[in-house]
Amino acid sequence: MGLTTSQLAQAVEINSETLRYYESRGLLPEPPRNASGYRLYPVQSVERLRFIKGAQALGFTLDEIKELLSLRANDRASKREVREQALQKVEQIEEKIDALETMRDALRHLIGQCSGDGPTSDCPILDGMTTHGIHAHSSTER
Amino acid sequence: MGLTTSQLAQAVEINSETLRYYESRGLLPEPPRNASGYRLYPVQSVERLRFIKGAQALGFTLDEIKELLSLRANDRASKREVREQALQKVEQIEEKIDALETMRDALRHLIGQCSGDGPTSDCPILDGMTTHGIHAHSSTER
DNA sequence: TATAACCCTGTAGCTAGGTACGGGGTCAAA
DNA sequence: TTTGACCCCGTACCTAGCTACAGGGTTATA
Repeated sequence: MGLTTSQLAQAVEINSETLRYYESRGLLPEPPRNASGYRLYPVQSVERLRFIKGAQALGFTLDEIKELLSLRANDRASKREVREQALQKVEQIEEKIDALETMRDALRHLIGQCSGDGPTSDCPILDGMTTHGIHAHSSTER
Repeated sequence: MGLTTSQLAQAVEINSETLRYYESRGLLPEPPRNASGYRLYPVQSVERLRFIKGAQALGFTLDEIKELLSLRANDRASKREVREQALQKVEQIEEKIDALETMRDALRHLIGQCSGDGPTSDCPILDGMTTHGIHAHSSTER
């Protein structure tokens, strides 16, 4: 009893090759096989894959998801550890947002200087590229 | 006369292999060679590479930068075309920002429900992963 | 029984933007 | 003349996360 590769793949709307890939990455445990060597996944795999997809949607990488899955499976693990991971992820996301906002603002600034017509020989946007360097953020260091 | 590969690479703080890579990608024109087949870049290459770096910092891909470079070189091209590209890039960036903010907010929401201590068996963050689906902005759906 | 629709494996390819390596040629100084 | 620092080329490798393919076995149905 259990789901075949294609059944599971369909159930969670994922490519069946991806299931094998997750198995090789250690995200999905090796499922039992039938007499012909076909994988037969337990129904819990559906939930596990939903977890993976959900965590991905929240920005976690597959390696991080592996971590989360093991925290979930480990009954000596604390909620605090999960919380830590989540907080760290929020920070990473905010760094990305900041970087993107800096880009956007710099672009907007250049666009604002563009008269909008005429040849590109004196285009403030193109000129801005070379002089740019993106000097906006200088406060954050590492 | 001209800069050797390593001189140019040093001048713009870029790996010299990257110069070859840009050449193969069509971002850098093939430079003249000396008798031994060594590349000798004209000084303008420095400015061109600064342009590339600047455009990258503003979020443009190498293919887009190639486009921008040809707009710059084409004296029949209009500032409007550049402006269009820039506006489109701003839009793309904002889409990314929105997606990241959605992630961040969802994560924060889950973190806010976490008591912070105890085993992970009833962790709202972990539980949130599976039920998530990342419901964009509205609260009730699916 | 034939044929489609599955299943298996290992490996290669994709995106994006590089970086590294191996094997070989060139050139200037000590 | 022998280092050592360059230069050349083609190709492989890297991150991340898949996706596809070739070549073979199995199962369900007509």
